[in-house]
Amino acid sequence: MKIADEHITLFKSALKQASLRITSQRMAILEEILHSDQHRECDDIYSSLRAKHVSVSRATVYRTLDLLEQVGFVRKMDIGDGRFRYENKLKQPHHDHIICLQCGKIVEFIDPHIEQRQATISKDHGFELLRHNHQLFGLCERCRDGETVPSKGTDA
Amino acid sequence: MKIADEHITLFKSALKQASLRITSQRMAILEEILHSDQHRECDDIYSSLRAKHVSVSRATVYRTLDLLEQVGFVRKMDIGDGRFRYENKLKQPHHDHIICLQCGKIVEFIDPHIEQRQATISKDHGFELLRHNHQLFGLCERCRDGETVPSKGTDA
DNA sequence: CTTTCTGCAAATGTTTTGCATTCAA
DNA sequence: TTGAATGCAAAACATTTGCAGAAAG
Repeated sequence: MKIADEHITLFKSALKQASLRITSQRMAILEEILHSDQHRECDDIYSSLRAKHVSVSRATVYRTLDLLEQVGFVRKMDIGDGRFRYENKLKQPHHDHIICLQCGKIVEFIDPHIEQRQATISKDHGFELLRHNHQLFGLCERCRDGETVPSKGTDA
Repeated sequence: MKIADEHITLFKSALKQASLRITSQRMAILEEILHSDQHRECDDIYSSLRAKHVSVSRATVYRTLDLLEQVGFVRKMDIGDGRFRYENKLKQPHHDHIICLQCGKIVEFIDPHIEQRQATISKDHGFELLRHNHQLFGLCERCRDGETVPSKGTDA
């Protein structure tokens, strides 16, 4: 059994447990997220599904992504350009992001030192740390070498 | 001569150098930023000025804040709740933020270890680091102790 | 005087929402 | 059958923009 199938089963259980209905739209949106390693935006998912002739609306994509976030299947991230990105949270441990300001490429990183410092800093300031947002913005190797053209990928 | 006055003079010079005009609105918005240590949002600045009977529009506040950011007097920050915050950049060195999810309180921090790690991580991934965004979200001491009531301060 | 700036109102762009219709259970 | 989910179009909301009139230099 593939890992994605397990996640589909898990999601169905979660829906049942919450007395929510298993609809074709919800399952299609889930699969779209599961079968992509990207950081997807709503409109992107919406277009993908429409291209596959899945009958769905933007409203439903938003509602389902929120639902997926609530059950912990998806991480909703704000890279500061006015559009939320959603990524599969199940298959990856916690990480932060490096974002190319020119081509929009997103690379993931995790640094135990930083995680540790965050905990210490919060405590020192009397805060109970619940979550964090850490993004590095810059130019990736290809963009620095002029191999790319400025894109609308992100202008965060 | 007060430090704020120096900044006012500096801003006037910057305007002249760029062939931009010294208007009452621009000066009022600058002073509003200079005389506050807070992280202000546009509407907040707009309301403050109107309360002081300064004739200004939201459009001008936005335009001037962008201008102040361009000349390096102000830092524009996105804490993820859909409204930009602006803070006086002249009087403070670089720092990041800890934000209380309940009362919206914002505390500043700077950590050399983290700054160092960010540089290393970027380099390791072939990125030229240009800027970063680092925010810790949690509950401040007072909110943890139940001394406050949930506010609309920020729901980032 | 000339050119920039301002204020207004309209536009923008993403996300949310009300409501009638459709559909899962 | 019936309450929940969907799709549509309208609303929301912060921010931006076009343009005519105001004002700086």
